[in-house]
Amino acid sequence: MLKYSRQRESIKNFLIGRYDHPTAETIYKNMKMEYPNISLGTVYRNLSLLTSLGEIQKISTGIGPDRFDGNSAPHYHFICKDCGCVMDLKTINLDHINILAAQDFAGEIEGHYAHFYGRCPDCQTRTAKQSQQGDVPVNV
Amino acid sequence: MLKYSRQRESIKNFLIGRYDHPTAETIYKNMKMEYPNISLGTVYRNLSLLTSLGEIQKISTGIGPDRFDGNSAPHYHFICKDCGCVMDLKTINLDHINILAAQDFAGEIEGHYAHFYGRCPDCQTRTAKQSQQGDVPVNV
DNA sequence: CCAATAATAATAACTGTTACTGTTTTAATA
DNA sequence: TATTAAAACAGTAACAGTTATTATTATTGG
Repeated sequence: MLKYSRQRESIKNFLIGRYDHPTAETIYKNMKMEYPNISLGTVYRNLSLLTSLGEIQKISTGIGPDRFDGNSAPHYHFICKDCGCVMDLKTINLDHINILAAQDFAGEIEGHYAHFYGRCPDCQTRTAKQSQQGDVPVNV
Repeated sequence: MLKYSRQRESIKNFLIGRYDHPTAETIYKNMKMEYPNISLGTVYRNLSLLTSLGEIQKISTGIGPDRFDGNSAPHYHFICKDCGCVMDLKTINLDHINILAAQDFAGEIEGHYAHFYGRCPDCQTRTAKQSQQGDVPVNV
């Protein structure tokens, strides 16, 4: 039986209001403002719970900590190789790749996980500027 | 400057001869047979090195430890939700999804990471048998 | 063969996450 | 409203997987 909790509601609302796919640590730090003695364990527990309820999404980038998305609608993510930021992509349907992948496979393919990588708009602009200046390394 | 090492060569050869995408721990245990005092750190270091050289592939399943594939040719993987096994899929080209994903995106999409999930042939067969027997839970 | 340096074994440290424990909050019922 | 069982909590310890450190050993160009 699921019981209401202020902390869980705040975590969910926080995520709904953000579009940068924060980590559990970031969420924890922000929750501390509202609940000064909230526990990191509480954040993790509620993130897992909300994910299994389908109210938020967990993004495993493969490098570093998992990230969380308050938008539960199906969509794909873009991860910048330079700055590590995670962005939402316009909703597209790629279900046909399940059929392609199933060729000559004896098991049952239910779905896929996918994300895209490259350079985000900001990092692309920055790199272009550096090139004009002669590829001088810059700390940004 | 890269120097030869027996351990690295053995790790690579071990991976080339396996098709089950073992974890670093499994590789370590197997290497111990040949090099009884090899260190787990050596295994991790060489796996990272071989991955960055493009001689092997690292697979991040999202749950549990990373897995490694001695086949460096581009191909996709299937992960069984039931038993956790990782299998190679027939080589297919999905580069067109990069174009689809790039719609209305201002950054630069270089590529994607994708894997498929569902039930492997063995687990599918096993589930089918259980159903015939009346869905009795079985420890296998 | 020798010197420079890359790789090693052993181990400590670190990151991200989960589990445990005693206390507090929620919510159903009296 | 008061009682009470269950769920959630804060605090903390433990854990898994991986990376870094250090002193020693192996490789390789001269």
